[in-house]
Amino acid sequence: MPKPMPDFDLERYLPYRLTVIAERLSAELANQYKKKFGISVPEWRVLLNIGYMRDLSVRDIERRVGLEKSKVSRAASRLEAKGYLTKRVDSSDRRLLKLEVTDQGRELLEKLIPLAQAFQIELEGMLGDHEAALHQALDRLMALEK
Amino acid sequence: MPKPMPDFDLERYLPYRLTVIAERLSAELANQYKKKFGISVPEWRVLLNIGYMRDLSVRDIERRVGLEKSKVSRAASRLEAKGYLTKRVDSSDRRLLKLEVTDQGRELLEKLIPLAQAFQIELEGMLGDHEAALHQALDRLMALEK
DNA sequence: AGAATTTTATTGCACTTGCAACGAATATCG
DNA sequence: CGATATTCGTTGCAAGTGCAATAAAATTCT
Repeated sequence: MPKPMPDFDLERYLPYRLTVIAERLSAELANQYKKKFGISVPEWRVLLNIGYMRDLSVRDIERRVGLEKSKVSRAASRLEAKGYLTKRVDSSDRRLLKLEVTDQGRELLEKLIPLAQAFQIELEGMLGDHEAALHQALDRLMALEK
Repeated sequence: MPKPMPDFDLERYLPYRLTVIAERLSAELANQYKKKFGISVPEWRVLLNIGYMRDLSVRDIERRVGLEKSKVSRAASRLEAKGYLTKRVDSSDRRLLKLEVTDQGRELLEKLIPLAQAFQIELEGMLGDHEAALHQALDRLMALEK
């Protein structure tokens, strides 16, 4: 007989399950963003953050959004090349690069955000009263020691 | 005053939140797998599947695991090069490639699975009685129309 | 103050990824 | 049966990624 293998239920394996669902949800919007506006997911995250918070540096975004600094740096450069943000060296700490959204960037955000909100509402509709429980469970998982 | 922007709460935005958590959970084990055994996440998923199911083709795995076929194909080739699986052309449909785990592949799985199980148990401990609610909520989200 | 350490952002490089194109095998249709 | 369409797996290519190395600036320490 074949070697005994330990039981393993991939369908219930949390890292796998969360990854699959996250990919599905992200792919949904990411494709729209890419096709319609030429914006990738890292770019969207950076743009959103500088749209809502002032004087963010690359490092700030890395911390806030959980995006690797090289990813932030390149996303910022692409956004700059497209005219959606500007870089300005911080005068009090010249290592820091303050990222500032341009008017053009704001206009783009005003198109992107309603799409994201509509999607969120759709998801909340699917969850119904499970939403609160989901967020509670996710809070627990976020406590994982890095 | 600045232009009015629609409110948007990134912290509660589900595609974002799930992605961040999924990345954190996966990174945890993925690093161990990579460093200790030289196995990437796609390779681990393919290996696990052929370890538990017989006569799987590339397409079967693509469907089961939600991995793109080129990703499956390359992961399978890498696993083959390392001696963890073999490819065999299906005799009744010669387009299909049946993937079969080798003894060496089973030995590797016997090392990898306990790590995954221990991690799952740790996560379940963090979740406590929130676990059932989490799976229910994820079930809802899986119903998203592709 | 000066030397050593730390922090910040970028970049080089090897590797991975996604997507389209492709060839081979099979299925479908007239 | 023969032509067309579909399915399966691989591969080419451009783009993205992670990580280590780097340069510049600031901080710490003696």
